Amino acid sequence: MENSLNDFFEGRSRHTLDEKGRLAIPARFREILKKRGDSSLVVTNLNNCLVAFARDDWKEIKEKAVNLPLFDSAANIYIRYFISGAIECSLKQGRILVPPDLRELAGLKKEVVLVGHLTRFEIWDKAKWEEEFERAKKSFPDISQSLSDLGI
Amino acid sequence: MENSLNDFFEGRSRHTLDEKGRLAIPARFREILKKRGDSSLVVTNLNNCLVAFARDDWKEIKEKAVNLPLFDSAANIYIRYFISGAIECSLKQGRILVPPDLRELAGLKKEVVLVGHLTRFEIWDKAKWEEEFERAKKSFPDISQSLSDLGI
DNA sequence: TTGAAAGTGTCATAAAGTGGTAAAAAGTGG
DNA sequence: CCACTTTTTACCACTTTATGACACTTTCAA
Repeated sequence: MENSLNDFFEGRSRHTLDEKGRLAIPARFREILKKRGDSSLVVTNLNNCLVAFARDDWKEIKEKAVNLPLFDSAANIYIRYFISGAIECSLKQGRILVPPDLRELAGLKKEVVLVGHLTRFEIWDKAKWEEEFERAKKSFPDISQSLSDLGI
Repeated sequence: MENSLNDFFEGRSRHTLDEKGRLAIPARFREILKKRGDSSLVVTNLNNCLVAFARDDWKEIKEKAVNLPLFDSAANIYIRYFISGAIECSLKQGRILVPPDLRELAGLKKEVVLVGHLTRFEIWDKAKWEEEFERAKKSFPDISQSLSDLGI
């Protein structure tokens, strides 16, 4: 399935996490989600935040991970850290329920920021996001070489 | 689609942001926008201001960003800082709604200046724009070498 | 100086997001 | 296997935000 260039998670949104761990997904992300397959998100942990993929996109990541060698150390680290956290969160009335352990890992309090990364989006605690944003802003001038190496 | 040399965002305009965050786009920019594709702008944050692109122009930037490696640090900085802010703002009655987080990042108050950068335009808070303009004015004499390196 | 176009502000309606309660489901311990 | 506790879900009401319609004001050009 090929997505058009417009079917991406874009922009940032602020939301509140209620005491039950429910998180509203912004309407424009829900649209994208539909276009990208169905309405289920797969959420896992990343450095100081969570990442959410459309289910079909996650499938591709999973497929690659399936065939990794059993005893390769990097492969095992990758699976333990990144793959194993993944859990499918289906949308109920425009919201997902973020499981407690993921909430804890990402340090999610009440205020949360969703950050569009095109093929996926990140879920940040607001305070942590602000730190991270500042960090990114500061180092932005220093990464021009790396970016040009990446073709940008 | 090749744009003629006249299809550029040119000149500066002053506008007011209303309490809902709506911003009028000057008629001549709207013309350009039509010529450059359709009537949707993509707005994102830059250092102390916002930048707006015609949707098709933004698409090119996006295309490159889509295929960046998932775990590359420079790539993530780039996406978090620059790409993730980008949100499509469609024109409603000649105005766009600037999302709250972008408004905050650029420190937009009531008075706003739009600054044509040919292929795009910048959105500045008036006070910040005036500072920046002075800064540019002062350092203008010092950049001649850099300019000639750039072929100007 | 007058008319048309552009820009601004206000109000009404619609849509999106939030919070609470109650029922259902899942998990836990005897 | 049953009873109890906790978590999840559905439903609904409320609040906030976005949109559309429209009128008023300003600007620019004839």
